[in-house]
Amino acid sequence: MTGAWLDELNPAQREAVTHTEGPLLVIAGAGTGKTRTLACRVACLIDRGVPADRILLLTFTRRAAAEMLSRAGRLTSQATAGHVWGGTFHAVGNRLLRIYGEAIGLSRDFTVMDQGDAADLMNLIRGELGLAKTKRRFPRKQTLVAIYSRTVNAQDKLAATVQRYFPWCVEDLDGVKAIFELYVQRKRERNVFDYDDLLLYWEALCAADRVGDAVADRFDHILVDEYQDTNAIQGQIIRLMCKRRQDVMVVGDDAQSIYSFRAATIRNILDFPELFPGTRTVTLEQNYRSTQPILAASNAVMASARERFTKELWSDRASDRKPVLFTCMDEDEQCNSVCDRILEHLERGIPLQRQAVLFRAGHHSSQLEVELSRRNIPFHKYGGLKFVEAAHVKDLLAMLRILENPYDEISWFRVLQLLDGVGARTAQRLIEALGVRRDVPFPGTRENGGGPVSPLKRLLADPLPVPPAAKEGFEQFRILIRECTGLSANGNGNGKSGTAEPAGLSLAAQVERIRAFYDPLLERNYENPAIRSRDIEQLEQIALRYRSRSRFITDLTLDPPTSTSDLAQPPFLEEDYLILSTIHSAKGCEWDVVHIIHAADGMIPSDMAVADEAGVEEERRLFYVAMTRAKDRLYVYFPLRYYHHGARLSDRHSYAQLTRFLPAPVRALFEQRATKLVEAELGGGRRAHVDIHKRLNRLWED
DNA sequence: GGCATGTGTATTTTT
DNA sequence: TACACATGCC
Repeated sequence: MTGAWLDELNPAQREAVTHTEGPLLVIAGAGTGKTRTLACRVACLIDRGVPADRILLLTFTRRAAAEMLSRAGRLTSQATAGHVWGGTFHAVGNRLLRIYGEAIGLSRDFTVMDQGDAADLMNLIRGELGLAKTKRRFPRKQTLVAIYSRTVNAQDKLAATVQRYFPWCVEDLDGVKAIFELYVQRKRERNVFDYDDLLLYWEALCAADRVGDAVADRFDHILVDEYQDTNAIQGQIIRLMCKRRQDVMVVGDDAQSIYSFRAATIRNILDFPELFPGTRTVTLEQNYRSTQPILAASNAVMASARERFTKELWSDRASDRKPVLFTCMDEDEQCNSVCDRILEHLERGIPLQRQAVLFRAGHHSSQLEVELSRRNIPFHKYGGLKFVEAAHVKDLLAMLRILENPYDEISWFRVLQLLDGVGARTAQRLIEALGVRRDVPFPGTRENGGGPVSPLKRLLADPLPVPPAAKEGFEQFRILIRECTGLSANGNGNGKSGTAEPAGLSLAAQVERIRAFYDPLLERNYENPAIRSRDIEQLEQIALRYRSRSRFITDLTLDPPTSTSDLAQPPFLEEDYLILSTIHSAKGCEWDVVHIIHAADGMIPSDMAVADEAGVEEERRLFYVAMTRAKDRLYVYFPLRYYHHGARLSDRHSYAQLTRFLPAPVRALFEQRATKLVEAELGGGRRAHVDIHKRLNRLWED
């Protein structure tokens, strides 16, 4: 039953993989074969006869789950690894709530809104409460969502959260509170869940009397990856899921905890042994990824961290190549240097796909992207603006959402305003007339049994307050809805009547029909409609793979394509491309050659994080995560000066400081290089390197 | 009331 | 650069 692969594991890995029962904590340093260990354990459990669909594997991204399960599938003789429940907390919560949610009064057909939708709803409520026009500037909608989400995920008091993390909003606390109350109420009335609800209600489900046990009994084994980046609710969910049997394995590394802005807390991993008595702890310390010099530099960065689990990563991958610290004149030169290095490595046989450029914030790569395009170096960017955040994609999704859940107010609001002659005011009036707003929480029963009439039926049948200017566009819209739902103007479906599932077009046909309706609007509402139209076409392609509209919408919301090229067809994928990624999105990945750009104070650590020590410590871990992504070669770039934004013609600039995470003793573990320009500027011509570095160092000592 | 245009102002990271 | 808000025209 055990495959030969067991022999290829090191003793610590094997201990984790073959652990029989009871709680298991695996502290796995960067590159120590964590993924492999998890995949092997899944395979091992299946080989031992645990039914695959009674194994729950919680990961940070769906991609991670998919990779582990496909690896596990290759290891086990059983062909059932695909039946393992794998995915993010949010995706699994969604799935469980649709199955068991009715027991706690939830309706099965809720829609899930992403952060942008949540922000729009906050904004709507803020307007209604008249908080938009106060003397002082009220917190922006994204800030509101951030405050809300952090409070909920940390299970903390609002006042404390604002005080601590959003001090500039303290004065608006009353307004914020009022908005949140309405926000929560609105979501329930509209049968809409935000990301946080998926966790919140999952927890409620677990805590509920009968169904709680049923949910907990659903699984024999639970495995959680990246446990250092789980938050209070997620920790609580795990505890509740394990109330009947404690066969749970959590894997994590405190040195790589980088999601505290999402209320992740390291306490989950630190306190695990106390919360789960009898925990067996296994530590993985052998790094298989990086060369020894890269590891030495990374360890040195972490050595000055305030508190950490003591573990010393080691590697037997010797190399005489130290990581390189590259000083450039400015961002322009940084771009050039990066491109030069990349092409150098490419010529020496390292394909672009095995190289990555990492940075702190999404926009840090914009100038580099221009230069890469200029040089015809194809790239693929992770993090930053996503496909589904583009306005036109949201428009299309909103149309599908109202078909799915006719009480989804945000989506109505968005869709109606697309129509010619309809603005915010008219849209609101229409929403009211359609009966989208109801004061009944938890709409479990619909039209059956004398419930409210669906807004979709009203749209087709009722006289509505449509201003003359909007008449024509509105008529088109009516036709669209009629065709998609199969409802007729007198309010009856042409199949089974009175059910929530209309006898309309197939999903693909609906999307196609919507696109025909939407294309002209696209032209009117946005610039470069051609590109946007192509995106919509791609969406149509994806829709072909789905039969269920609900699945399609939810998948796009919970697991959005990371960028437009994710949607590219096979011929595109075969092409070699460079990876650009935020450090956060690079978590769990590895590349032969890694380039970290903007290693300046203010970028890493980010200006916004240095207010308190905890913030700086997290930035340190972030830098550590970035460094430990490298297998063979690591380059860190530091531009000496930054030009002040916007000034195209002005040369106003200021000198940057090298990131504080590379003090002299750590720098000694790097090979230090500078561009010719830097040498010229600092050395006044052709001086010896030593001299230049002395002068450079002077710049860095505060 | 709807919508185009202009102005001033900012808090990184993601499910 | 985007977004929130004010203004002015249809």
